[in-house]
Amino acid sequence: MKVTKEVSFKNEKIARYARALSHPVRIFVLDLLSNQACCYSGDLSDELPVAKSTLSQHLKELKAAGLIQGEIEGPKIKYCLVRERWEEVQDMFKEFLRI
Amino acid sequence: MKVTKEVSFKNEKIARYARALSHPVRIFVLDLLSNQACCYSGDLSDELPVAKSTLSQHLKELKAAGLIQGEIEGPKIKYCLVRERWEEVQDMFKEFLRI
DNA sequence: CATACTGTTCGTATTTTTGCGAACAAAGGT
DNA sequence: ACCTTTGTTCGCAAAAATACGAACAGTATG
Repeated sequence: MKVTKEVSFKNEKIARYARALSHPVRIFVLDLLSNQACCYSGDLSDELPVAKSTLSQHLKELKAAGLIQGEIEGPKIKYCLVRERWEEVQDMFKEFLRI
Repeated sequence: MKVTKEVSFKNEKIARYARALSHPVRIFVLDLLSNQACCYSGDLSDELPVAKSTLSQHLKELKAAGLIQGEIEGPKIKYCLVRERWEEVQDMFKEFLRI
C-alpha cells in the first residue's frame, strides 16, 4: 500500500489515455487525424461500419479525453486533433514505454 | 464502410494493447516489470491498495494480453515481462504515435 | 501430518462500455 | 416556410470490466 501520490497520479493519467485508445474506432479516428489535419464526421461515417450515433459517442469520448475538438463549419463539424494533448500522449507513452 | 482488413486488424491490435494498459494497476505492474526484470505478486500486493484477488485478475489480463508470464518458484510465482511482446507494443505505439 | 504462506478461482454485485434506432436540433438550400 | 443534410442526445439493452471476500490448491516448514 505504498505507491506515492505522484506515481499513482501519473499511472492514472496514462491509464486514462490508454483507455481512450482502447477501441478500434477511436484508433482509426486518431490515426486519421494525426495524418491529415482535420476531418468531418461524415468522412468517418463513410468509412466505419458503425451507426452514426455510435460514432458520435466515440468522438465524444475522444473529446472528453481532450484529444480532439470539433468546430462547427456550416452544416458540418470539423474535427481536429488537439495537438498539445496529442503531444502529451506521445510524451507520456514515450516515457512509459522507454522509446 | 471501407477500411481495409489490414488496417482494421492493426487498429484492433493496438486497441487491444491499449486496453491492457487502461488500468492504473496494470500500468504500475508493467512499469515495474519494465524496470526490474521480474517480481513476485506479493511485492505488488504490498504496494497496491487492492484485494489480492483483484490483483490476480489484473495479472491474468496482462497474461491474456501476452505481456507478462508467470513462473512457479517455490511457494511464490515470479512474473516477468514477455520482452518480445513488450517490444511489439513499443513498436506499434511508436508507429501509431509517430515517435 | 498440521499449519502457514502464496496465489488462483468462484460467486456475486456494481459500474462502465458499447451499440443501436428514434427523436431532436441546427444549418443550408429550394 | 419546407425539406435535406448533418450530427447530437435519449432511451434502452446487452456485454464487459472492476472489485471483493470466501473457498480452494499448491508448496514449504515446523
